Amino acid sequence: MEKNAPTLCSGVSPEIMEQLEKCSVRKQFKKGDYLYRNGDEPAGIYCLEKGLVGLVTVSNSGRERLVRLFKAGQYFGHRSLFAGETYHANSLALDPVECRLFPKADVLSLCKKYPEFPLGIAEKLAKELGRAELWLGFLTDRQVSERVADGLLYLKAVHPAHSWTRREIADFCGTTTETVIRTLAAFEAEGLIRQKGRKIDIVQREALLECASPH
Amino acid sequence: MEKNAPTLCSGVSPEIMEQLEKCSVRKQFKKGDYLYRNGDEPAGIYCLEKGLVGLVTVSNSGRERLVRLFKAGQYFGHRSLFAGETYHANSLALDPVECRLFPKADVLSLCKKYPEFPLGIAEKLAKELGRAELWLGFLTDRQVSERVADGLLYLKAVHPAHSWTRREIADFCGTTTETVIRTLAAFEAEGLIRQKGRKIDIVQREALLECASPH
DNA sequence: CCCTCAATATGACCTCCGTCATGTTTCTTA
DNA sequence: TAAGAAACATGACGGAGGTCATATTGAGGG
Repeated sequence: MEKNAPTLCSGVSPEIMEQLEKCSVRKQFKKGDYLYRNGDEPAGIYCLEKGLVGLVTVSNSGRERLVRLFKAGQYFGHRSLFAGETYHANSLALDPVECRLFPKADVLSLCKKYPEFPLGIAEKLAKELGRAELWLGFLTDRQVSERVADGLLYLKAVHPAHSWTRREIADFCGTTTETVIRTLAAFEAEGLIRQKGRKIDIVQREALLECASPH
Repeated sequence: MEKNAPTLCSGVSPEIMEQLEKCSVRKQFKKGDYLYRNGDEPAGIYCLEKGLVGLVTVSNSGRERLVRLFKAGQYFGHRSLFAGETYHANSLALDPVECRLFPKADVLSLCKKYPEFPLGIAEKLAKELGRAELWLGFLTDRQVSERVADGLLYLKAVHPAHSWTRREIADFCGTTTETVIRTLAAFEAEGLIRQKGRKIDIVQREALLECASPH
């Protein structure tokens, strides 16, 4: 498998990709930059080649929630485009980002030509919806400590190289920075993880999993 | 506009609908019946002609969460089909249900023929994903009373005729029956709603809205 | 190598709301 | 219409976790 070969989705043939390549625009963002913001008109589909992007909703109380993540090889910005809505969240570079933008007009015209393209988009959206709805139930059912255990495992799995801050973990798990800090301290006391400086190492993966989904 | 004319989605022409009609199977369910269950293989796409269907996730602690709703004229069961996954939730008849089932094989073959079909599916999935992710943030940000205010307005808007139980409201808002009962009692004391028997009437919609999204 | 600022850490406090127990009302159906 | 089962209601209790205040640590820039 070729490194960083940009693939939009399973249903998209190399032929389509080739056509898209031609009209794509390269973009770069520093860590902390926004690729787009809540309310903006969708520009097209982004394909992430390097880095890490987080989709962040902001409530009217100002609290931020990390609702979706994209790593190298994945694409994003497709939801708003296909919903025919403006962006419903901010797109934040959690690490330095290099990506391509496939302009809206080109994406839509390709949709008409290749039926397997929207089919692939539908597949991705369907999987994301399933994940969101399962997590939605988890958020209100489980204690914060269980959510942090589960969230930590997930975040580490998505991007092991990223240095996840307590704030990011809190925003993902639907809690506060302080509570994450206390929870991690408890995990460390039990020997489940180890913290040195800002780094978090998972020591007992199995025990942490058990902590995330007790019977 | 014709009453109850089954429309799969905006992008689906009458021509496609006609083809689907031919291979559809009529089904009926009593209130409380499950149309399908978590883990089942997707059978096709359901089109709801009468009644109300709730999508219910069950956590391993046994708690139920109402994650999506379908009323007459809407279709469902599409997520699992297009994700290529088994159902991730139970499909529950909240009222007596009459529906059609468009078998999987026919749906998929139509997808290949009509590119605008998967495009319409993608649009619906994208909108549902947006709603889910916004609600996800709301669930962890806001007090239960705000969620109940918001949830009550939403549920009433989706299906005013349905007699929403305190349990259903709780499952939707991510809380317990007792807390919903107490919250509704408080709303009634403030004159925002009126309860007679099991019926809930919204008296001051604006005030309730303000209660749902305070500044 | 400082200097600065964000990230991490810890304590005190308090309230929201989940849990359990118990009782009442309302609907259904036999 | 009586009976049984849901749904609704209310009280008491306690703990999880949010908030605020205040250090301390560590990372990156000049």
